[in-house]
Amino acid sequence: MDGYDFRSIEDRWRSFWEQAGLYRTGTRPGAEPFYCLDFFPYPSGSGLSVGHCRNYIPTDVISRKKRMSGFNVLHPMGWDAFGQPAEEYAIKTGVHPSVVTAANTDTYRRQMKLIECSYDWDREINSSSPEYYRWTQAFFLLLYDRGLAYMDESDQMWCPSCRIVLSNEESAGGVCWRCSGEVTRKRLRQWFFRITAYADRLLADLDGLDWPEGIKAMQRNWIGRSEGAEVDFVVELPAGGTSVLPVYTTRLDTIYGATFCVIAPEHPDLERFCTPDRLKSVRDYAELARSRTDRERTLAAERDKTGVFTGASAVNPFSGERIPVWVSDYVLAGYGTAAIMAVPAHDERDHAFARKFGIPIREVIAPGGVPRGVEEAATVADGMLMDSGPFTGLDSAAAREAMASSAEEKGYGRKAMRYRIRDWLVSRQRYWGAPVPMIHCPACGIVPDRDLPVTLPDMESYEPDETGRSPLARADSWVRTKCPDCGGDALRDTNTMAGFACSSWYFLRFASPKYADGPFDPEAVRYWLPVDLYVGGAEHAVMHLLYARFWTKVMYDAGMVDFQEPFRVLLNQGMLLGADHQKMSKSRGNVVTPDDMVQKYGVDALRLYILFMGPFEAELEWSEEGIAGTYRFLRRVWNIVVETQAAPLLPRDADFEKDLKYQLARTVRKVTQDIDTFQFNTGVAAMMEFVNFLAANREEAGTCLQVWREALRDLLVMMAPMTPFISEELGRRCGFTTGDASIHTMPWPEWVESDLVRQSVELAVQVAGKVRARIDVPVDATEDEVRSAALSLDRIREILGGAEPKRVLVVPGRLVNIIP
RNA sequence: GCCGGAGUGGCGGAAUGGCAGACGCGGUGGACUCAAAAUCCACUGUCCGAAAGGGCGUGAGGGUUCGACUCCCUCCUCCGGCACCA
Repeated sequence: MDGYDFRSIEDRWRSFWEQAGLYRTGTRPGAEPFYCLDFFPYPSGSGLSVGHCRNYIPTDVISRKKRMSGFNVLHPMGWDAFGQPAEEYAIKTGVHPSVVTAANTDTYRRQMKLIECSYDWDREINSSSPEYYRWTQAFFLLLYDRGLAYMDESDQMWCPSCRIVLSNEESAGGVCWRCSGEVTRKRLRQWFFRITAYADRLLADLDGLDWPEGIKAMQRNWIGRSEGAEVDFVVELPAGGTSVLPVYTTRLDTIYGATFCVIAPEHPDLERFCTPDRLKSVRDYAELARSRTDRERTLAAERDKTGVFTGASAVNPFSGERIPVWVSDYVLAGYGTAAIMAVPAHDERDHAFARKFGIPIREVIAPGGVPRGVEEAATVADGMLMDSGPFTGLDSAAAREAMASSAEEKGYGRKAMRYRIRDWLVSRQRYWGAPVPMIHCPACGIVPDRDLPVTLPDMESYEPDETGRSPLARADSWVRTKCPDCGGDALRDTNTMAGFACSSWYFLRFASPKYADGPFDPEAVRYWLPVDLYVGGAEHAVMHLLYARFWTKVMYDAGMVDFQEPFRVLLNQGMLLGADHQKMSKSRGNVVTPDDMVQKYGVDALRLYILFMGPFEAELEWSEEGIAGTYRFLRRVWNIVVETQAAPLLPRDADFEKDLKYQLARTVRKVTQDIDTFQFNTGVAAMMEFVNFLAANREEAGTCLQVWREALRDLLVMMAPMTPFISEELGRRCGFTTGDASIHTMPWPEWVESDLVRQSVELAVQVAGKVRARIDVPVDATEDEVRSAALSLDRIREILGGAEPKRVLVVPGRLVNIIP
């Protein structure tokens, strides 16, 4: 007998499956569709590590099992190929980014084929090809035509080390999502997508999604809906006259406690509010605030609030009181009205500011009717209003309603709702992206270029510059063009789109990747979409996943698709750490590649270990002893199958046959359920238990060879999605498949319910909740029979010492608990 | 601070109201071998005990229950995310 030689098996079956077209997208008429999608990978230069396998292998197992269960499966792969690393490399070496990208995608594809991911490679797409990005550009125009794309000049997040503007999502926490460097501001004219117009729908529709709670929570938090009121304070201008200063608050109930107002250093009315004697210090302060990074501002202000009095006063419309207007960087320019009423008694930040600058603190809320004192710290809780004019005595919630209505009536305020989310800054001053298909005409203004694709010109150098000008601006002959409207001389927009634009619709392209009359064939999309299962890392929680939801809703509104949410079920694989408990990285030298592992243990052992090592969503550490273990398991399977599949016949053993059927049925049930629920680790454990059972009873194989062979067949079929090579090879050796047939097209096994019925069952007998004995009883024994059987056990009689038990609980099929 | 998730043997983990530690790794002993590797068999939470058996045990404390890793309350720790959003 020959042993388990994974190399020769891999060689043999790879080409066989390739020729058979095993992984082609399902086309069986009448079959249910199943669209199983991995996050769109950016093909980096370092290739795949075993960490990536935690994404691709589980979705591959699901896809394979769905095919075996009769579904038409769409399981595609493609490349999010525009992006910075290839461009940086091009800047350094002069090699065109497309060349670098092609090399990287070749590596990814080779490695994915190496671990035998069952992608339909005929549907491969690449977001940097003109056949793809012409449609990305078409979507830009769709957004533009629907009033959802606009240009605006303002202070934008700027990463000095990447030399690129960032969206709010990409600069969360004041840190660049790609390089983790601190973000500064730069005043630039940029393209935006009006995602804020969809904030309410993006929030509301989260409720219906089968997504991890954490991801939904992050999106809710990011969208950040808040309900409050806008109130107009009137500022007396030093130059004479007045100006309205609207402030946004969620705590209108505290307005009688407002003792000052604060405006952001970037507030447009800042200098108008200043008295001449204050102007210089206010200017200096605003200048200082602007020069610091957001992170510096935040960190500094957490320690110590800063600010300057403007010299102006504002009138509180509720009390008629005049209060000072300050400027401070703890008020953000981009949120609300960039101005607040400050209530130091009931807001921690205002409290800190008031204490520092000696501003009065006036208590107006008494939680539970009891004033808590506000000298030392703010009282943030709701409560009963005090010293609040006609509203005194009301509860906070009621007061907010009453005060908003009253303000509305009198015309100096209104209920208001705010979202934290900002519009999506989508233009980038980079070469390697989809050009914004717009033309700037001196006569007609900004005009869409509908002659798509607007292709990237070839260039000598790709260097961006510090001013935030795109390298495309230097492609003179490309930039100079004619206005599509008036035919006069005009200039192309030199911005490209952020990579997240490309990945906001790619899942639609896979339905009909070669379709030339539009971004997708509507019929194919109707059949395949929305995505049934979407799997990738949690790092895209509020970037890609939010943008893609936004685009989908726009397409829905445009009548292009009939669904509002693109991804029905979302799962995040856990991170895979190195054996040293650190994140795998080149610099730490702890990266493990699939190539090395396949070389040492084979594809099947790698796949099985990835599935077995722990729960799918858990963060886990790589262990080479672990993969050695799954390799040993496969060798055990090999040996037991090869040795017993044609065992010499022995006299029939009906008891064993029944037991074998029982073990098989419970394994099939467990493995089926565990794969369906993404609990691969326990599914593999169940297969291991079953193999242990077979190994322990290998001498019995001949007593019921037919059933034994059925058990081997079902085992191999169940293993097939996880370990495709050994399953195919052993299936062939056993004669379960012949000729052109493959184990991968065999139907998924079903368990026989009646095989799970046993004649007797072992119960634990507890006394006061502690197990003291075990007892075998017939499954159909009545409670009374079980009770008396348990009580008549010697061991139990001994413990009870002749006393009558107070109570006896029988839990059928489980245990007996005797309370003495 | 807020939101989300998690705390179980030497290690990865299993069990979602019913026999805690499945399965795997590691370890110990044995078989095979001249020897080693590989393989196979047995044992492997902890304490007491020669054994039978018993005590303790799922981050801590309380509660509900005949019975709690599982449900409820309070707290601690770790991981991830957000964080002056008024």
